[in-house]
Amino acid sequence: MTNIQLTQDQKELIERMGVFYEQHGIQPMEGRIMSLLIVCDEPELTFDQIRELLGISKSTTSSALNMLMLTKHVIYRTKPGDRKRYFASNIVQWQQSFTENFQKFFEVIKIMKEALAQRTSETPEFNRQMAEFIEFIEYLSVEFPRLYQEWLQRNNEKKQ
Amino acid sequence: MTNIQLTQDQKELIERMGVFYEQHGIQPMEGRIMSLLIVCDEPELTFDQIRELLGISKSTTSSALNMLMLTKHVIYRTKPGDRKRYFASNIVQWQQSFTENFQKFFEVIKIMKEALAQRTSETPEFNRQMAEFIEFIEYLSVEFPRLYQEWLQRNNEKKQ
DNA sequence: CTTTTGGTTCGGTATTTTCAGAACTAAAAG
DNA sequence: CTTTTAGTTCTGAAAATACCGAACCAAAAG
Repeated sequence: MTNIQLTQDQKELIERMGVFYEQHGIQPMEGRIMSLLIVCDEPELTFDQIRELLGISKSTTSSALNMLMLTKHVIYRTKPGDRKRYFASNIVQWQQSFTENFQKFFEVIKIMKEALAQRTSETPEFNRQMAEFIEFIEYLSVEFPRLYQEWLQRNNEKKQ
Repeated sequence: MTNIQLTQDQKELIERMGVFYEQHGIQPMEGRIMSLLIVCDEPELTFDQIRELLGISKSTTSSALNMLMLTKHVIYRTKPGDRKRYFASNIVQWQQSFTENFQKFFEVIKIMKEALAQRTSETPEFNRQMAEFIEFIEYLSVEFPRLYQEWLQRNNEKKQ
């Protein structure tokens, strides 16, 4: 039995954030767990605290947490002499996983190139536009990581 | 009855691209239609050609095409003295819709700021990391459109 | 060895999503 | 006015998904 309680405001915010995540392709319960870990005053929660605060079953908690760890949205740490895991939102590493996601997205060019290669040469305008799009994505896949590096540097300077 | 035929290779490519789209949150059939419009030698297809080439019903074709037009993934034009609509992939505008999607994503900061504002001040490290993440997204939402503008300009210069 | 803790795995149900088919419609053609 | 064309809308079935509860398991505590 956890002694943590959520205020009405927190509960509402969790639902609203959950909807946002859902609209971006994340499962409802996974979205709620992520939101909980950001909204809740405690920066870390155990399996059972999550389960009780959201009022869900162990199986749902288990599979959602495992998926969230697979997708790097959630991390956990352990404490000496304590068998429980303490789960936390991975905002710390979000910048990185954010850029990793971009990289993954840029894979679209592979299939696009394949499609372009097998196209008839009788539609030059269409093919030119496809080539241009491929170039754009390639441009981004170079420029975007640079943007990230610049931000890192700028942020480091600020700290000193 | 359409006289267009797809090769085995084209069919396979359509399925593979379809899966890719599906993994990025697009409905299976919508993904297949988009792929078809890119893979097929004809840069434009009619309602009925799409329906026949994919072997799907009119209702499915109708709702999928309407959704794809709503999301700006597909456009159509008409021809004088012809009641049919000729559908095409909107790769021309993809660069733009791509960047528009980014803008929409950046809305995450609104909810994040709200969540940060209501947090306890007793977790300074956690709050600092959240603030840093928000700053990062704000940085991107400024820098990314600039990147896009630069590409547009570079591309225009190349054409002249 | 037995019990408790901190989960995982399995099987089933309820909900949601995806699609087909039939009935419908508005505009053009005959 | 009737028929054809080019779709749209509605209903329902099938498939996929999300979730629960119960059984299970491995490590630690008693």
